[in-house]
Amino acid sequence: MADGRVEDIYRWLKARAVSFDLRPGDRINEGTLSREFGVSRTPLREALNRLVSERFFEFRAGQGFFCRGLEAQEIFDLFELRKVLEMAAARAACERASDEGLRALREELYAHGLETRGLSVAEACARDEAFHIGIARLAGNAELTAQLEHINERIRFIRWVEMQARVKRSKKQHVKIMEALEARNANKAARHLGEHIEKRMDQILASVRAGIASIYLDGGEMVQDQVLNEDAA
Amino acid sequence: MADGRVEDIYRWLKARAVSFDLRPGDRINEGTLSREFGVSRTPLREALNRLVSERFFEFRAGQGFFCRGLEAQEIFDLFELRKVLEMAAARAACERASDEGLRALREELYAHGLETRGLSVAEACARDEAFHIGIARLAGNAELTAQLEHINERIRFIRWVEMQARVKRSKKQHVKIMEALEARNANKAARHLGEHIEKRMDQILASVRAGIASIYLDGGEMVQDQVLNEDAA
DNA sequence: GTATTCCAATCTGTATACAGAGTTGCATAT
DNA sequence: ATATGCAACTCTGTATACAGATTGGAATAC
Repeated sequence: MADGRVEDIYRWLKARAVSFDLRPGDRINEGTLSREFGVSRTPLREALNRLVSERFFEFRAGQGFFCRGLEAQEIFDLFELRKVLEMAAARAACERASDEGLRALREELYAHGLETRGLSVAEACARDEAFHIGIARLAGNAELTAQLEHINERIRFIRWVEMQARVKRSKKQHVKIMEALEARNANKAARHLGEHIEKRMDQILASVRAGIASIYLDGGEMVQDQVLNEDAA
Repeated sequence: MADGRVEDIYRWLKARAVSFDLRPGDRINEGTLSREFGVSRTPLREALNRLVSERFFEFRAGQGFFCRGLEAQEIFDLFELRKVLEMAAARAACERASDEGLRALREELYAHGLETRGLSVAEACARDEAFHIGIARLAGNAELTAQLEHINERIRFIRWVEMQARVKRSKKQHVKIMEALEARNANKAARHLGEHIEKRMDQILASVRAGIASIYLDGGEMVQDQVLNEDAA
C-alpha cells in the first residue's frame, strides 16, 4: 500500500487536460479511464476531485466529471491576471532579489533561454515559462509563484498554439527585461514585462479558434510536438 | 443516489479549516471524521482531496491528511498577493466599471458596510470582504475575483483576529476608496486600497501568535463569535 | 533509568460491491 | 413513418472489505 497512486493519476490527468488530449467539455467515463490507467475508480476519482479545484475538470452532480472547456473569455482573464502578477513580481524582484539570484537568472537565460531552433513547441514554451517563473522566484513570494505556475498550466495550450505561429520577439524582449532587472529599474522591468504579456482579445480569439481546430483535427501531429526552425529574429 | 454529499462535506470541512476548528497541523482521522458527519470514508476523502488543492489540507503519502499550518510567512505572502490583486482590480474598475455598478457598490457600502457595532467579528469581516470583492467584480475579471475570494478564505482567520483587536480605520478608508472609484481616479483608488491592505511582518506575527493562542485556549469563545461594540472611529 | 525491539491495535490506500439514476434502443401502436 | 413506452444496460455515488503500513506501548536489555 502507501505508495501514492493518486499522485501519479493526478499528474497523468493534469497533463492530458493541459494539452487537451481530453477534449474540452468531454465527459469522463470513470470506468474506461480507470481501466486505461490500470487502477480502480476510487483513486481516479480522488485525483479528479483535486483537479476540479484546480479548474482542469468540472463536476456536475449526478453526471460526473467533465474536462474543462476552452473559452476565450477565461483565457483572456487569465492572461490579464498573469500580467498583473508578473509585473508585481518584477517590481518586487527589483527591490528584493539577491545579486546572485539575478546572476543565476541571467546565466540560465543566456545558456538555454535564447535559442529555440530545433526545439519542440513544448520545450520552447517550458524555457519561456522558466524565465518568467525565475523572476517570480526572485520576488520571494511563494504564494505568488505558485499562483503563477498554476495560471501557466491553464494557459499553456494556448501558448503552444501562439508559439507555433510566431516565436520572434520573445527573445529580444527577455533580454530587455533581464537588463531592466539587473539595473533594478522597477518601472522599466514592469513595463517591458507588461508589453510582453499583453494580449488583445482578438489575438486570443484567433488562438482559441486555431486551438480548437487542432484539437479536433485528428490526423496531424499535436501542436506541442511541432518543431521550431525559424531563424532567430 | 446522485445527490452531492461530497459538496456538503467539502463545505463543512472548509469551514472548519478556515476557522481552525481543526487545529493547524492536526492529523485527520478519516474514520472519526466520517462517522462525525455520518458518511463513509470515500466521499470524505474526495472532499479532502479538493481541499488539498486549495491548501486547506496537506496530504502526506502513507500518513493521510493534515489540517493546514498557520505560518506567518504564508500569511504575509497572501496579504501581499491580495494587495497586488486588489490594486489591479481597483485600477481596472476605474476604467471599466459601469455607472450602475458603482452606484450599487456605494449603496451597499452605505447601507450595510459602515456600521459594525453589535455585529460579530465574522459578520463584520464578511461585510468588509463583500466591499472588496465588490470592487473586484466591477473589474470584470472572473479569474481575478475567484482568486481573491480564495485568498480571503485562507487569511480570514487572521483577519478575524485582527478585527477583534481593532476595527476603527476600516470604515473611513472604505469611504475614501469608494470616492476615488466614483471619481474614476485609478491612482488614488489603488493608493488608498494599498495602504488599507498593507501589513507589516511584525503585525502579522503578532496576529498569528494571538491566533494560535486563541486556537489552543479551549475555555473561551471563538474569535469569530466575539461581538464588536466599539464606537465608530 | 534509558534505549531498543517487537507485537498488537489502528489507520490508510485501494479494490470491489451494490443501489439508484440515467440512457439507449427496440418493439409496438397509431 | 413517427412517436411512445418498456426493458436492458450503463454509469455514477457511496459503502464496505481487505491488505499493507504506521503508530504506540509494553517488555526486555543495557
